[in-house]
Amino acid sequence: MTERLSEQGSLALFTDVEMPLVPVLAEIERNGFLLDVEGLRALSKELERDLDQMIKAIEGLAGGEFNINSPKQLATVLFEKLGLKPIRKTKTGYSTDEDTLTQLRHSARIARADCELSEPQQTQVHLCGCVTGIGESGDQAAPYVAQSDRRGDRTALFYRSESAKYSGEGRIRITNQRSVYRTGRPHLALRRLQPDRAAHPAHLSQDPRLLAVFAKGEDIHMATAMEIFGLPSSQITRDMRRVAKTVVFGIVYGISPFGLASNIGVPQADAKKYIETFFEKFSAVRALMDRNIEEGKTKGYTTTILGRRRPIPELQSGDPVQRGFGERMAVNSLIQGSAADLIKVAMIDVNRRLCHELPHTKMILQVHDELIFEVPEKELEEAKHLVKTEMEATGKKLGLSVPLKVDLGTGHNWRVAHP
DNA sequence: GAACTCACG
DNA sequence: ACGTACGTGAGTTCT
Repeated sequence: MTERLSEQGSLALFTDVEMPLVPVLAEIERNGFLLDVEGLRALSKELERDLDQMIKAIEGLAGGEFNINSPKQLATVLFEKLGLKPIRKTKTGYSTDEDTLTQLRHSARIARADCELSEPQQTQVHLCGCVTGIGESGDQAAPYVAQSDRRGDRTALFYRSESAKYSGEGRIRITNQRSVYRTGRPHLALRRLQPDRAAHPAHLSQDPRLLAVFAKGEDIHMATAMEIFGLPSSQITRDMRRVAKTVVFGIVYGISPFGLASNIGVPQADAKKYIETFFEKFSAVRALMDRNIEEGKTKGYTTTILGRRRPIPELQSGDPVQRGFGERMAVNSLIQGSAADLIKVAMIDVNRRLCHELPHTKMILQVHDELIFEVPEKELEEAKHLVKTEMEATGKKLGLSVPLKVDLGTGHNWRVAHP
């Protein structure tokens, strides 16, 4: 199918990996996974109680009942009834998102209370299942299943599979921090590709500094922090590492000094400096981005590492704003789409070997850059070895200039297993 | 169904 | 002067 489309000069929206991926996805759906229903129910109750209390407190400060889930009503309370100063507007009124509330919290108790409310409310037990097929719109990654919430101490995790939805037999498995070790339960193992998917940008850009970092197996965010701040590793704080991480991600999304500043909470001038320094130190990354954008403008689409195309008509727009969007989309598609290519190849290869060698080990989830398996306790060591070997081989197979590394976590629930 | 807000990567 | 980080799915409210 791919070939015919290509021959027609049409768009190769799919690469050769998508078709062989389909049976793997089908198997994941069939496998389903277990869910600690009782644990989640208990957690849900507890959160509901806390939520109730917080709402009461907020309504006390507001001087009356209102629906805090309604941005419109919240805006009325904050900006009209209480006379707070709006931070920014949305299409239809004043924004009441988390960022706004955070800014308001310094001047108003109600905003403070409302900020605190965000946490438990969003960790309510809502079982978000989001198994989709392969990107129906043809653009890049197409997540298969993913949604969890790792904020706060009481993080609950929500995973659901399509098959479980239909089987109605509780073949869903979960994981929250309350589920205790239970013998006889399948072991859960996670594998995570190169931290933060920065390996293929290094490969694609051939940036000497980035390549060196990966060749030595160093911590990518530590390395960029050292370059950005011009300090030795001994002087890099956790916070600096975090900032560096945001800078790197922001850059591949086409962030502006304005955006970076508001994201990490530093003056715009500092943000500008971080971005500039990054491009000075890793100039090949800039060149890669420029190349990608130029190519996109000429061809009307961008291409991932395996040749998956995404049309971006905005690149040819006369409107500078539209063009800017197009440019960010182009760069982002290259990076995210290539990461998706890698994980798909890994899924196919790992699954093939599991079928033959360890049929009791089941792939149960893919979460962008990680794969999750249920493994019988007695074959855990074998499974770990197989998955690690096979995933790391993916990089070599695709000719990446940097060795791919995977992190591992194991445990009887997601929280414990997650690195 | 649009708009907003949130979660994850 | 302008807007200002990509892309995915989901829940809730309101039109």
